[in-house]
Amino acid sequence: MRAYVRVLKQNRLKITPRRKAVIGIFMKCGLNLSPYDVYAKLKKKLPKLGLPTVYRILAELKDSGILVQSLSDDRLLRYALCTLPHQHHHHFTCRKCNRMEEVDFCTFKAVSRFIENRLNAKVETHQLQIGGLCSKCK
Amino acid sequence: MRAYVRVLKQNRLKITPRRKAVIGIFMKCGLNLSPYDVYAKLKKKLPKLGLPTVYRILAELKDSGILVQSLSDDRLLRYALCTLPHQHHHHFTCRKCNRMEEVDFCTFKAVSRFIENRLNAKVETHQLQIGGLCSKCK
DNA sequence: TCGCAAATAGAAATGATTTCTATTTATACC
DNA sequence: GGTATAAATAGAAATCATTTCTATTTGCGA
Repeated sequence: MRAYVRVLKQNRLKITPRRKAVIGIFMKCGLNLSPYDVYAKLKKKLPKLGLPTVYRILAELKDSGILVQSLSDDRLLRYALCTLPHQHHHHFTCRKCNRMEEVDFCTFKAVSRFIENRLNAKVETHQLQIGGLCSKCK
Repeated sequence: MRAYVRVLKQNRLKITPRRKAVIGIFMKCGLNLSPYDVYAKLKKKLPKLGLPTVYRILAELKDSGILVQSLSDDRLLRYALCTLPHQHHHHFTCRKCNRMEEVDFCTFKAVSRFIENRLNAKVETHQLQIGGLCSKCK
């Protein structure tokens, strides 16, 4: 949490109970969560919390690099803690428990070369979504 | 178009002017399109066309394997023609003109082995989104 | 050609996300 | 520690993509 507070300060964001609570939920869960998931988990402790506040905080934390946004089949907003913020990596998501784990191994260079040759295109970005069952759910 | 009509019949879908028009738009464009994109392109020729009809037809064509659904950063529904329906492949999307091209080359096996060893997880699915500039937009 | 199930239009509902405004709060400065 | 101020928040309301519903129309098998 100490490190995240530092990042908030670097980004000129005030250290509010809401922001710390949102980060805390992600630290505790290790899952990728929708805004409503976060809202529901915090509602007991913070009964006056509003859903728009959750949306805004999640966007700020993403802009600060604390969270990453993940694309999912349901096309809802989803976020997860990012512990490798400055390193290229991908994410594995468990389809059962929604746990998200980082994968710092990538073979995309060969694909990129293939595309640039075959299609005569310029490859700039790639995102890989990996799904399956985590060690606990297997 | 002949081939697509056959697929519609195989799936017990009637050959209606709307369905043929939707397929025609994708054949002409080679882009990935949102339901509203399709609606806007057809509205001149078919002034009585309704947006819910477009949504339904797109879902049917996807279920028949004629279209693929693609995840995009804006989290809107997007579809594109799929010309390799029974073969594992990925898609390259141009960020400028939105053209979508198929890439039948994949190096995911190594990543999958890495994850199964490192995380002790079972990998079931993967989706790769590749962005950049196509040959025309470069 | 005819009858019927499938397809469609148009209106309305749904539900995630964003915007707006008045109030509260963290913090820089004394 | 107190205070001023800009940032943060709650709650209501708006927005907008998508889906549902119902009455009408249409493709196509018999």
